[in-house]
This record gives sequence, C-alpha cells and structure tokens, in this order.
Amino acid sequence: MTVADLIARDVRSGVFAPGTWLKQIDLESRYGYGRPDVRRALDYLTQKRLVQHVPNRGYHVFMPDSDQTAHILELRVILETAAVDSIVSYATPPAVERIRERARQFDDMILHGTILDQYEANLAFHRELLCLCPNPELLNLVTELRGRTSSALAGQWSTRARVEQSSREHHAMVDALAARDIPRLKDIIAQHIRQPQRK
Amino acid sequence: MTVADLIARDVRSGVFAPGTWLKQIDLESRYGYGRPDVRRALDYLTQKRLVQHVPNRGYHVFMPDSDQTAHILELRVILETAAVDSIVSYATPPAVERIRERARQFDDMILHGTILDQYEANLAFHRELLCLCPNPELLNLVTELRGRTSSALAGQWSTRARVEQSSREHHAMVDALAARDIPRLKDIIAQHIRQPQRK
DNA sequence: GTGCATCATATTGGTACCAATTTTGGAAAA
DNA sequence: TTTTCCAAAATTGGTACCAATATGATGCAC
Repeated sequence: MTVADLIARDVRSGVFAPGTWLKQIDLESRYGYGRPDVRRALDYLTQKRLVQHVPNRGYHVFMPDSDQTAHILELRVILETAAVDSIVSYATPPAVERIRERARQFDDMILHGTILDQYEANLAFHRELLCLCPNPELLNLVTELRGRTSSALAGQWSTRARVEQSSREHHAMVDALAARDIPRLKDIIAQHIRQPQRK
Repeated sequence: MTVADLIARDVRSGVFAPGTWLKQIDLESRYGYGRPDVRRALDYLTQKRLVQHVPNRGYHVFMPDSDQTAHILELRVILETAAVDSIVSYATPPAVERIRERARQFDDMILHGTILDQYEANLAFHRELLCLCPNPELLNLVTELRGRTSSALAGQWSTRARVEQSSREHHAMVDALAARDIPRLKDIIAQHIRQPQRK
C-alpha cells in the first residue's frame, strides 16, 4: 500500500479534517516513509483534488466546494446512467446474482462494520455493477470522480436513516436490473447519486 | 510554463515518438530544470496517462492502445453529447458568434499554422462551445480526456482531407447550434469525436 | 560459430544536507 | 493594555551526492 493510499484513507475516515495542514515531517514519521515518498504522495493527491497545494506554505486537505461537488455528482449521473444500456445487455443471471451479493455485503457492513467498511462495500457494489459495461475506462473514471467527492463522506452517511436508504436503493437497482427495466434503473441511479448532496 | 507542459507539448508535436524512453538527464539538460522538477513532471504525466513508468527502468511515452483510445473517445461522446442540452439553452446569439469565430480561426490555422497551432485552435473551438455548459467540471474532464488520446495526434490529422473534414464539421456544429437543433448537434458531435479513430 | 556468463557503464531512485520563506512568539513602544 | 516590529524557530523546497539495479558489451566455454 502506497503512502498516497494511506493518506487518502486517513482523510476519508476523518483523521485529517478538511482544511488541516499536512506537514511533511508529521507524515513521514506517522507512516515511516522518506521525504520524497511523502512529497510524491502529496503531489499525487493534489492532482486527485484531495489535497490542495499552496507554494511555500504546504499542503492542506481540500475543502469541498458545495457546488463543485454538485457538478461532479452531475458528471457521475451522466456517465453511470449512460452505462446502463450496455450493463443491462450484458447482465447474465449469475452476474445479477453477484451484484445482489454485494448489496447484501453492504447491509452486513451497516450492522457490523465501521464507516470505512461501509464505504468500501458501497464501492464494491458499484464496481461490480459498472464492470458489466464493456468500457473499462468508464469504471476508472467514475472511481476517480467518486474519490473527489468522498471527503465529504462524514456528512453523507451521518445518519442511520441515510445508509439504510442507500441499502434500499441498492436492492431496487438490482431488481430493476433483473427486470431489465432500463428507464427505472437510470432513475434510481440518478437519485442514488444525487441524494448525498441534500443538506 | 511548467516542465510537464513543455514535455507534453513535445510529445504532442511528435518530438518524442510513442515508446521513446524519456531519460531524466536528457530532459533536465533540454529544458534547463533540476532533477526533482523533471521527476515531478514525469509523475504528473504518468497520472495523466501520457507517459508510462516502469520501476527501475524509467519513463517512456505512452503507446496508445487502440481499443483503449476507442473507449476514451466513447466517454467523450457520452459527456459532450450530454452537455448539448444545456449548451443550446445557454446559447445566446453573441455566444454563437464567438464560437463561429473560433471555427474561422481553425480554418486560418489549416492554411497558415503548424500542426500544433491547429491542435490549439481546435481545442479553443471546443472549449468555447463547452464553456456554455453551466458545469465547469465537464470542460475540465473533457480536456483531460482529450489529452489522453492526442498523443496519436500525428496519425489523426495526417491528411489534408481529414482536417478539412474537421473544419466542415465545426461549421455544421455552429449551424445546428444556431438552429437549436439538439439531435442534429448531438449527431455531428458524436461523429466528429469518433472520426479520428478510423484507420 | 554460437550461446552464456561476467563485468563495465549508464540510469534510476533514494538519502542527507542546506538555503529560502513563512509563521509565531516575545519584547518594546505608544 | 494593545499594537507593532523584530527575531527565532520551524517548515518547505531545492541541490548534491551515493547506492541499487538494469542494460549492453566483451570474453570465455562448448
């Protein structure tokens, strides 16, 4: 696991709050890596829009602009709904069953997992769904876009009602997929993505 | 202008052919920058998928996989056609005229510019078109995606017939926009993007 | 003559160090 | 007591150097 992944995980899990200054010496002592590795990781995360770089000041955790995240969520709506057509056409019964299994695993994590486990399980569900699309670059791109908005993760799944709503939507998506109901699946996905945006 | 931009320009203009090994000492003498700057730039371009990194071997210009570029072009079709609806609704007459002016500037570059000038003029046209979309992140994303496929630039606009075809499509796009013909504009854009893929 | 092992060379990648800039704490003056 | 200025400490960012690894050539054995 690279330094960038470690930092990203700590940002997502809330160890480093948005706006926190990430001092290089702290990071290298915390993770046990050298200065160049830390700087590479910070540059990497800067390009991924997870941290921001101020010359001669340092790097701090990116504070998500609310309408910027809204715009990124709209991009995800565009891409993930556009993928639905091919997803449905490639949805064999065993594939549908695999996705349903992922939805169940997400439910498990709601009961027995940390917020990070829930995040990972949610990611796995959507990955399983999108990898039916014959365009692997789409999965890559959506994963990247997801990474840009998830620093507001603490606020998204704050309430129990919220994660249970997500779970229900996952199952509704599987059902729509099994029924090959393209418009309904698109609707659910669009709602599912836009939902965390509500305040 | 950063080192990464300089390298990227030289890659696009064909100074560094696909597959070429980019030796750090050569780069730092060529551009007059230090080793760390060169490495930062190479890491940056690696994440941008313009170069590839092989541990303990170095960095070489990315060789575009043909179906990978096809997949990325499909993503651009999805995003740029999705943007058409809002583009048309925000297309005031002066905005349309600005875009038409960009199309004319592209024509000028066909006659009097280098291939890099043509590339820039083409970029400016599409930027002018997409910045009508109220989602600025869409323009960013499309620009990034465009950067991933343009290393095959030499092959795309190799023939004069090809660039003149592009020019005609630009003007057709402006006409469709002025007529507020959404489906036609989407069709032209989709064809325009997919075209360079032909062999 | 050909294939393989070994060695020299060149390039990468990491480490230690130093300069430049910013911030913070304190002291002095209003 | 508050504000301003100065100095010291800390952090960033760049430079030079050195070790590790891969490559290519040369020599040797078969």
